[in-house]
Amino acid sequence: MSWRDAMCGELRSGDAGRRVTVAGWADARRDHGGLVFVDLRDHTGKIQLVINPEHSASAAAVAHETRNEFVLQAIGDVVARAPELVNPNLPTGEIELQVDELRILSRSTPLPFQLDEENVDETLRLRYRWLDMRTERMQRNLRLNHTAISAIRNVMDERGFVDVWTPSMTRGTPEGARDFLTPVRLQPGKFYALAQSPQLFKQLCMVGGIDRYYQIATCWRDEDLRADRQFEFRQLDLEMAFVEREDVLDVMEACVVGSFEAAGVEPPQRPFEHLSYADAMLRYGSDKPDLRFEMEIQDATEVTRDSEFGVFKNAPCVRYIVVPRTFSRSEQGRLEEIAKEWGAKGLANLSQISKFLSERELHAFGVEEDSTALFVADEEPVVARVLGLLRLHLAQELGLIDPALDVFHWITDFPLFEHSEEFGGWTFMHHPFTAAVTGEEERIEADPEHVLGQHYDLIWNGWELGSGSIRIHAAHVQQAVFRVMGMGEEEQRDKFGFLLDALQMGAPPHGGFAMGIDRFIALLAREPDIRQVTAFPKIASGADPLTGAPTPYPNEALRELGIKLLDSPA
RNA sequence: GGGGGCGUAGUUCAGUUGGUUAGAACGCCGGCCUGUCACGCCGGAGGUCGCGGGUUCGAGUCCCGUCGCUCCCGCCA
Repeated sequence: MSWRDAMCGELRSGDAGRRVTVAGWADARRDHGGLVFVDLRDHTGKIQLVINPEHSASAAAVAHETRNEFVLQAIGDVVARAPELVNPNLPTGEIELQVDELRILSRSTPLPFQLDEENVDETLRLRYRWLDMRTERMQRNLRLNHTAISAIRNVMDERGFVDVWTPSMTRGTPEGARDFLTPVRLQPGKFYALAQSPQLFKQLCMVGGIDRYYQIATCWRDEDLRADRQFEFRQLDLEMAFVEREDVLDVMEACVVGSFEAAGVEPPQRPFEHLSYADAMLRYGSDKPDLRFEMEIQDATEVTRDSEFGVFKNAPCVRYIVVPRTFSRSEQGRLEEIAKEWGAKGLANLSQISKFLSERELHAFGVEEDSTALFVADEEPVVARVLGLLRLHLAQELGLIDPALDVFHWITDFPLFEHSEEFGGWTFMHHPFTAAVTGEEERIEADPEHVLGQHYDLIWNGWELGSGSIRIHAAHVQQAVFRVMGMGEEEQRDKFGFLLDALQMGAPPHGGFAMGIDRFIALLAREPDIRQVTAFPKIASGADPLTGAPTPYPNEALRELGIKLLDSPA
């Protein structure tokens, strides 16, 4: 005997007359004393069970005993409802199940929260995730995960990509994000790092002739958790040999469009637009700008160079945004406060400083009646960052973003290096394996500040979905990059000897991409964070409310690993 | 490391300028009910107002500390 031979939500009027066995959860019970109705739910939907004591006294007895979320099995006939009894709000509303036999397969205590309540505290939902998963929202999201990843695997298959498994336990990445460490019992005092990405392994696959590699790879990074960040996450990781940038972008766009189509969502237009890093920083103050609205940043540095207004005159960079409304004095004060929290020295409102400005300046800014120009004057990076954040903040606050829009674009032409405030020298912008723009290799060491890399980021509505690059495939070029970063010959050999060896043994030109799958699916599901599309996520403190992990370990276990805690936890 | 928000029945929330016995809805328990569909009606149980301290005649409410959750900045090759 099988537990069921029909799914609750799939029965229709055409099934009338069928005798079926269904099983699922009691979603609601309406007990009329004699007649009892039970909505039975499985992941396909709900069907109304009718239990009539005149039809089956035993089923009625069981029905009276039934409570919410009991697991039930019902056997009976699908019958058409009389016209006046049809429920137009239910796909199965034209029929119901006349129950002969009703069995309780499993009971349930009252639930810690109601499944139809939409604003349940998230930690509570995660503590009882198995209940939360029964909701339509979580069912939809987890199934969308599967749908999107299947679509991506189809694109990969069609294009000849090979799924190669790479190790999770690997050598630590110098710099970059913080590593999760795994002590090794057989080698006390030494650690594996959990992979931050399969980056080097996939490049080695190219040297190994795999030609088209991909993987839905789990990656680990020990940084603070956010709406779009968990300790562990998955990326669509791919690498291709003998390709140019456009080949990689084409594959990625196909994955995006394929996922949209599989999910039944109108896909974005291809090809996606390109925006240079320099333009993005200048016009939007961000390397992942949200392009669903305008409000571009304007540069005033030239105009204000000889300003009478000291703040402008003395600043290396002056820029502003024009907001399509006016602000009260207190609103203006609040905005300035926010700007200061982000690192600005102040936030100038044109209408308040206009008396200090020349005709020429006022003319150049030419702001319309019901608008406000907000200025930041400071070092260029501060100005860009603060105005970029302010632009986003105001757009959200003033409702300037059309939630129906989906804007995808590429950011390109990143500098290869950026100045590191931490180390005082040069550090890579993307990762140290990114190739310079063709013909610029000579300048890597000669002029590191101005070398552009063949690096590209994919942005969706202001979320960085992922990034990729054409890689360095010559050892001597790779070594030049390492030298710019201040890495001597010995350190290079120690940390990246295997890579340098590989690059000297017939490494083909290659490039690839890594896209955060969880971010992608969260956006595709219209969810505000990746926890909503992750089966068992962790909370912001880094804990798992379901299992209670992480937990302390007894000293004996630690001793075996060669580990001694500094302070014994109280 | 820094800044903002939140914490009151099982859940979601309300709680006035500090003032009697802290409320509502849903859920839960009991009773009635043969066409409901988030069934309805009647009754009931359920609270250390996160925790600790302080101010006060009196604190859910004000102050300090602490814990938890959350968003953001830093950080995230």
